Amino acid sequence: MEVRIVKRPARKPASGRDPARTRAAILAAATAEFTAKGLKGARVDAIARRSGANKRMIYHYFGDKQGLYLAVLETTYAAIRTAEIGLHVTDRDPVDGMRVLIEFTWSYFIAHPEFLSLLATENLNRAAYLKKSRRIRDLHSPLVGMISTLLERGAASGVFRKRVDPVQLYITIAALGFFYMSNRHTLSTIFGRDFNARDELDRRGTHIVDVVLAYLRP
Amino acid sequence: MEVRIVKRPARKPASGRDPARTRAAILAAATAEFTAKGLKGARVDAIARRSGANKRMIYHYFGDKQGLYLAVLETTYAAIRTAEIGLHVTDRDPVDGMRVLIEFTWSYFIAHPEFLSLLATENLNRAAYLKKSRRIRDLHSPLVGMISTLLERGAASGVFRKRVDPVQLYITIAALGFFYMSNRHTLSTIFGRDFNARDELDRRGTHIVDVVLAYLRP
Amino acid sequence: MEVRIVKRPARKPASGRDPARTRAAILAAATAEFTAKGLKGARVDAIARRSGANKRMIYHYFGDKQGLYLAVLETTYAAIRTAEIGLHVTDRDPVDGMRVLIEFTWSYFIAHPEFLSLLATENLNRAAYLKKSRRIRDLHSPLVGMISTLLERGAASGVFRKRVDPVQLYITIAALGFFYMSNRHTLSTIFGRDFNARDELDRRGTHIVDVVLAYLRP
Amino acid sequence: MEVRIVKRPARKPASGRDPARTRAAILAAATAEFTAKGLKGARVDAIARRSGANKRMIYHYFGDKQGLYLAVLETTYAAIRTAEIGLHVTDRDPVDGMRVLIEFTWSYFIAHPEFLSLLATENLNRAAYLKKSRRIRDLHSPLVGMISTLLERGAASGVFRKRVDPVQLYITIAALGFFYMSNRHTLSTIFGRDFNARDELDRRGTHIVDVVLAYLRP
DNA sequence: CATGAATGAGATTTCATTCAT
DNA sequence: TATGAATGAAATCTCATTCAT
Repeated sequence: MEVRIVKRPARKPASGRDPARTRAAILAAATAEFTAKGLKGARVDAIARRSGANKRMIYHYFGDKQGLYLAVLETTYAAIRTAEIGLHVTDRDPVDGMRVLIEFTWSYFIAHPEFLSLLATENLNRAAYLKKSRRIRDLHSPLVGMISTLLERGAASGVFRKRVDPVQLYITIAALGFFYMSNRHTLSTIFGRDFNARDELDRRGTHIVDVVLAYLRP
Repeated sequence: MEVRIVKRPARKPASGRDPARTRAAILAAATAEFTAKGLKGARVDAIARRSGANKRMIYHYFGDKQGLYLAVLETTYAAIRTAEIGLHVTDRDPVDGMRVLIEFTWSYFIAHPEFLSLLATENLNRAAYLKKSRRIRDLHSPLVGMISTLLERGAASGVFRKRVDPVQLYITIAALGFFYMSNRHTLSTIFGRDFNARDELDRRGTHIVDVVLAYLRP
Repeated sequence: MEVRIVKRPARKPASGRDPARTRAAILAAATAEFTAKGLKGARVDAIARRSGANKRMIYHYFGDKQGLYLAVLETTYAAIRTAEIGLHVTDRDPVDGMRVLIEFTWSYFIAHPEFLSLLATENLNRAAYLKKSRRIRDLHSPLVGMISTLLERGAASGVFRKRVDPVQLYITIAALGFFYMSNRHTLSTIFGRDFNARDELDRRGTHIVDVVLAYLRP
Repeated sequence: MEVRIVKRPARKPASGRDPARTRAAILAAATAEFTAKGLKGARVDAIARRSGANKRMIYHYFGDKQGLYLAVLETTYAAIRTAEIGLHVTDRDPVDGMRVLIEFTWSYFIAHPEFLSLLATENLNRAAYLKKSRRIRDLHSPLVGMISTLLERGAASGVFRKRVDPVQLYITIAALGFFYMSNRHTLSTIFGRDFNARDELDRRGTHIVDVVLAYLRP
């Protein structure tokens, strides 16, 4: 036995002893890491380093690597669905509301590469993790609801074609932007053109709106 | 010159002394494994087992895991581009030719999940491997050429709108099918509907043709 | 400030939670292994076993096998240069100081076969690893400085010949002992005589002093 | 069964069906490979490639990798000993004969890095292979004989000191050149000077002669 | 005598997770 | 709540040697 004088640090370290902050830092670091490397490619060590948190904390808050991944996935999905609701597209006339939704979707994909990347990763995994999530299903009825409303009003007023499946249409709206952005690296390589350049992105946005509205025209 | 009697085995054993066959078996097994598990998730051991070849042969023929992956990627790209050329769409009238191309693309994505999966994997990797490939760029000019021809003829005869960018259009044709198929697992989960079912696939095919032709109408 | 009771273990176990000791144990084991087997011949597994550490720790502390090798090399070089400084040869008269340096060098080579072996290994490798080291160059100016001082003083007082290159002389001092020790196995074999025997070593020591001082005589 | 026409090559391939040539090509390639990479680092595949011979031939002529290494070692040793005999130093007066031997030794080391490298490798191995060689011992008595003769005559005529051990002296002559050349990579690195440069090599040659003759002076 | 595809054993390296403090 | 050293299992890759032709 021995008596020793121990100096305790005057100030808390950045991520120390603040549960909420530690958890958020881990989640942010994990999102970046899973986005960049995929599920298998991501390193728990790297997430710990990036977040400034101790590795043990990851296991404390999220159980294991897969639990952390699922938390990232749910958080990321929730973000876009929440933003969509904030558009209040049903306050607008059908054509205008639809245009706002299309443009929002496109610009969201540009601004949030992590959403694209995580979805690609999850689909490579046959949605195994997403299927375990309770919260996910409920997140999507508002989206379907708002598209249905726009389509019905547009059909009634004669500006949209009739009998359009809202889910099918949403998939088309998403597809036109998602594929372009998620595959921009291979597309740029095979076609020898920089699809990430600002003016190419703008052209694509215009094209997407044109395609969807051309289809909806009765 | 010399006449010699050669005994030909009734059936070559899978792991026999037949380099071409060994190489092809490894490539096939690797395609399946990378498709199912991604680049990081794929196991060299599993590929060796599936192919019936000795693990050492993988390194002999392809250098390392990444070299094998690149070979798989090139082979997979070459397959779809070769099949497209075989369509001879420019032998048809513009609308018909375009419809054949759209339907082919869609059915190819259904029949070749490995193409979708490998592209998703490669994009998660920012096309790092594809960029190293010499063969890839050349593979794509015929595709752009055939779409350009159809668009020009259609515009000249008044059945298509003018000044459509052929690459932009191809991305749209691919996007409408690619996103649906590659993301069918998450889409089925979030919308609670089986997008892999036969009738859903047929409906999507019809929808894609409708969307593209509606857009092209002048 | 805080007073705390800390239990200190009577003796730390070899593989305990003591980073400094683990690192040192790995370094010691690696020195022995690289000395005995060379860079390629050394086994990471063997180093782990000899050190009592987990193999994973080697990668934790030293990056990879080559990083470990470089650490061994730097440590080994630092040891002899530090010991040389401790001789304080410039506190002596020139002839005496020179004799002390020669005898020290010879006895160091006898006592430290790892130094000889690692240098031979590194030279087979064309000093590829040493060139990457930052610390190495600085380690050697004191040595050159002390030899220069002795030579200048000796030349001034007429006991040494003039214009002797201190680096050339050091190489000669080292060569006479290094070659004998490092090549003692082949020399013993080809000349049929045990050059590792105590009296042979003593004779060589005397010879080396004779040779160097004979050369320095004006 | 199947009848097939097989074309037999009109000309022999470079290394085909010529046993002596094949064997020599393998030996030359092996010398280069063992020199550059050491025993463990050398690759049997690389030797086969460099020699243009089939890998199986290596096993046919030399048994295994170690047998090949021993053959290289013996051949290399025989070359220098044969060249020394060709000097006929005992036809000269003692000082001149000694100078010729010293200068030959130094220039041989410069011209034959494979000798230095193989000896270093073999000593790292504690001469394990050399000890197995029958031919080696006999190769060295002429060398000792010629030095003894020079020393005796020089002592008798008063130009050399008495009672010099010829083997001890040979080790010194070899050491002064061998260490410089074999360690030139690390020496250049630690002293920041290119010891491989032509003028440095010349200076060293002069120095070696000076040192040895200064020692021999009575 | 000659070929080069194939093999099995073993090497280095990676990684999620746990443990002692 | 927090730390980061330590671990075991498994991954990728290497290599001398043999085998079928």
